[in-house]
Amino acid sequence: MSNISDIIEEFLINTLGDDNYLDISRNDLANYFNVAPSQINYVLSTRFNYERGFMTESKRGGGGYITIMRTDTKNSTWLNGIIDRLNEDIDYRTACYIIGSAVERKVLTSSEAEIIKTALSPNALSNPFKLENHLRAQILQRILLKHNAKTKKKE
Amino acid sequence: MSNISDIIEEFLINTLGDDNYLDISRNDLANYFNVAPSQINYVLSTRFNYERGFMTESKRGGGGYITIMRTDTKNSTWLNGIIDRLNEDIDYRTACYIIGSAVERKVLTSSEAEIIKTALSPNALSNPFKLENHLRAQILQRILLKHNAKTKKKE
DNA sequence: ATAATATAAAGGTCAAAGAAAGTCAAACGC
DNA sequence: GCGTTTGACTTTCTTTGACCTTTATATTAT
Repeated sequence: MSNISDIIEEFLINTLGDDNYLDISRNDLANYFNVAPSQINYVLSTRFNYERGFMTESKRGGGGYITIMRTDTKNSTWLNGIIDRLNEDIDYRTACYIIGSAVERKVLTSSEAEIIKTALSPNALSNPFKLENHLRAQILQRILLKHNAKTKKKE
Repeated sequence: MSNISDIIEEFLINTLGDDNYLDISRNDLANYFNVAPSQINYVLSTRFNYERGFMTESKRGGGGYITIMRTDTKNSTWLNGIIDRLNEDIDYRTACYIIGSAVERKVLTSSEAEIIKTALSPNALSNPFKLENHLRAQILQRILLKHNAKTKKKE
């Protein structure tokens, strides 16, 4: 018969129902199905990945959880194409072009687009060999600086 | 979900209401929620800190108390402080707190905030030793995926 | 009455323990 | 051999507890 990963997948799909989100506890789920907790990660990464129209987020520590989200883009073949394409690297100019198209198609507002372009700019992503936290600070700093400049102009 | 720190945070925010300050007794609060008194300090330092737009003061000894205050700075002052602070590295949790405060202060819309959180998430920034273009693709992919998921959810 | 001292009543600090989830490679099974 | 399952180890966030400092008040000595 089918393996336990398939059963867990089915269970999660059923629990999701028509919703776009689902919060679960990895440990509870593993317990319920009597499997190693890391098996849940296996199910998530093989079944609830972007190819299948899902993504996940999580938080560790006391009160931790995993969120499964639907990202299915059946109604937008354009977006699907873009997302697939992003399995390969792209340069900044191409990214900007994509973001511009997304604005034209009303997938993003122009202010959202600006933020994303900032996050992806060569400046924001320079020094890729630094630690994750440093990179993050750098990106957020640039986003806030630019956003601040923009708001200040308006005021 | 539902760790006690979040619950205490919510309680304090509610008790604050529209006021700019709140006096509490650490012991009473700890007692009320049945936690160690030092847990109150944990909540204060992680949730009612500068990044989130709060300050605290306290007095020991008989009749001691803790005062929680909203920092009475203009948004631009606050933002500048944050930007300065970002000369040092930050972790994802702190970044989320900052972004959350920016939304409260109407510096960012919640959809912009979501995009930024996505760009800064551990998933988006994993593998910091990859090339710049790869990292960028990874970030944009996640932003688009999540933005799409969000648009699809009904409110 | 005043100064000195003790006691109690707060809050502070920090590190260890606990409670999740993540990673990765080895073992397993068809 | 490939997808699955497990388990040891790691990382992140929370919770607790033992010990410390500060302040107010009560007691005692001069």
